[in-house]
Amino acid sequence: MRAADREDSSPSAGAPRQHRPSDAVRVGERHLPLHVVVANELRRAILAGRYKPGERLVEDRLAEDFGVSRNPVREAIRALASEGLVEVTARQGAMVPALTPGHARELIEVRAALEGITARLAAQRHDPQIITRLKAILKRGMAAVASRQTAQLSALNAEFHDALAEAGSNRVLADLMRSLRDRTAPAFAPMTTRAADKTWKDHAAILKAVISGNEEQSAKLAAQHIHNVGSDYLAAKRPRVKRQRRKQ
Amino acid sequence: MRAADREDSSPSAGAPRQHRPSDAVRVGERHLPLHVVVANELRRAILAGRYKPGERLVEDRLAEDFGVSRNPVREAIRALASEGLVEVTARQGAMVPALTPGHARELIEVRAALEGITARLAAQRHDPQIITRLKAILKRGMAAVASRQTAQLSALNAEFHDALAEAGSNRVLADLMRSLRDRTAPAFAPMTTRAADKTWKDHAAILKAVISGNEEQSAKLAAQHIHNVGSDYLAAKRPRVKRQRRKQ
DNA sequence: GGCGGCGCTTCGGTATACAGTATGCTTTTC
DNA sequence: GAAAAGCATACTGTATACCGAAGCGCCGCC
Repeated sequence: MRAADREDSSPSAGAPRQHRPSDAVRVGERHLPLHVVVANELRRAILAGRYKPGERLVEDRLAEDFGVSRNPVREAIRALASEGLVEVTARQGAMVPALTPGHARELIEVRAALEGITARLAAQRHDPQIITRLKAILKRGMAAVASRQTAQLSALNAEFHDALAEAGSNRVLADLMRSLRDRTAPAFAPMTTRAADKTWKDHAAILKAVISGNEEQSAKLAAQHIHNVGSDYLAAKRPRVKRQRRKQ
Repeated sequence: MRAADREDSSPSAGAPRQHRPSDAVRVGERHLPLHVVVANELRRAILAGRYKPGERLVEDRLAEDFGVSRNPVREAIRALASEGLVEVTARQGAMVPALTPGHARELIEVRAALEGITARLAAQRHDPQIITRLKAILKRGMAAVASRQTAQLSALNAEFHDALAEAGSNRVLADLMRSLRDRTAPAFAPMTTRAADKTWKDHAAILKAVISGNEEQSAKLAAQHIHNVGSDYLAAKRPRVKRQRRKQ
């Protein structure tokens, strides 16, 4: 999916024209095709866990739920499939894929590398405006950790990484990163307070390196951050044979 | 698009079943959905340059050309759009995007990083079977360069990078790489004999590093290779102000 | 009680229709 | 004669209806 299709894309992007009342609502640009709306809604639902892994996404049912015809639903499903958020099998339909350890490992490997170059680019470009924003997000994240508001942390984490991607000012990279972040969301979302604390300390270190313009350090810390969180997730998933009898 | 949707994916991937005559045609597994076929055909056409940048992809016309209805065409277009091979604007339809220097720079930046970790992984995993294949491809590439058969070089280049991706044994990474390779194809395809020579010398060096298991060196060489070819492309595109009056 | 058949569900695809929107051409107006 | 308005046309977005094929599960039969 193109980045411009996301609902949260800036509405004030266009160049200002002359002789145009400033309060004119540029409605023509706003309304998105239904398949995009459906895709966004579905994505949100899947990321929020409202569709569990393994759950089937039946076109007819979704069409009815959303109050649209099957066509936009199909296109939405295809779009999410190409993002890796749903898995469609020919003539069997779509379902939410489970994140297997092997797949998670692959995703994390790639994401770590990309997060690394993102941080490197951010350090290189060194945009003061975005750095200010990053600082603000960091502050809010730290506060959320301190006050144990784990509910917000997922969103704040996404915000931080998004801003970092923007700082890298590489559209291709930012798009890829967002897709990878979505797909690894289960691995990065549910965490202990300890883990959340670690995450935001990592973020702070990354930002510090970016601010100081240390490209090498930024890249290393960002990549390491992803590897760390990923390893924790994988470790938590792995059966601990010493402590617990294996079942099944 | 999922890797499994490509026509060239191994047809013998599924586990063999018992009690099945060996000559039975498993038509159920074989026939791909039309939208996938159309997408593959379209991709091939675009990469082969049969659709020029800026050319519009009108659904009705394509549907007629392929002898299918509009639905599969739309789905194919959407799939290619999410690969970045076509660009669709709401209510305006799809067209083949031109590769702008800025965009090329972004793609190359990302691709270099990913090619780097691919090579690193290949060096790490060190699969002798794939290394044998890489050697064979390298040999054919060198021969093609020596005998000035530039026509084959594009395909051989794709083959080399594909095999390298397979050696990395990371499906997510391989999929991303293929998509990026497709999108940067214009930058990597038309080259002088000199450039082709350089490319395959790079390949040889990368393979040597991979064989020796030197991860750091492999990653560095692979990333550098992409940057080199990319820079050449960008330099060729940039107007040479000293030699030539700027137009427009 | 296992197995084969049968029907239901769902997907993939076709055809058709129509409203909304973009675009290019033409005409009008000053 | 150029800008504005009007108009025709081309396409997209969406809905609807329908068909065939493939999977899935139940049920009854041996």
